[in-house]
Amino acid sequence: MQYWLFKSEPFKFSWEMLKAKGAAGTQWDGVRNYQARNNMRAMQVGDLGFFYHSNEGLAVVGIVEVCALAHHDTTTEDARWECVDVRAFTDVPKPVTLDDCKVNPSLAGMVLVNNSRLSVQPVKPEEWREICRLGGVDPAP
DNA sequence: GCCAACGTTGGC
DNA sequence: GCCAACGTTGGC
Repeated sequence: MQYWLFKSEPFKFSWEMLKAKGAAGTQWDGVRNYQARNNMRAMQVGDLGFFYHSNEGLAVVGIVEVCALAHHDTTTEDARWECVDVRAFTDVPKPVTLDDCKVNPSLAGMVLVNNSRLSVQPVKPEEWREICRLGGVDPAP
């Protein structure tokens, strides 16, 4: 079981929109970056990830579950690009902001803080637990 | 809206 | 294989 973080601009695809997709979830399409794609290739069904609102909000607002392994991204003809499917897993009752991560010594090393342009990134177990704690979520399964 | 940081492209 | 030019992302 590994942990991840998915970024999305809320006016393009928000947490509310993912929740509206229900248990079937949706493909995390549109990623055109090799590092981000490779992270998705490494994902297993059942892996959990934070859902982060970029540009507006700048906070972790939800937790998603990977529900399908990486497969071709149907929004492009280009066979290089793949994506996983994700579905909403649970809300983060108290959204954890980018500022919260920056000022917290145990989170200051996060990819989110140090490589702001990577849209799908790994999260360390200790970072996962800390953000769950701050967000008021049971770090769970 | 600006701009820094980063990734990609393409000429050589 | 290098690197300048360009495009995109995302915080501010």
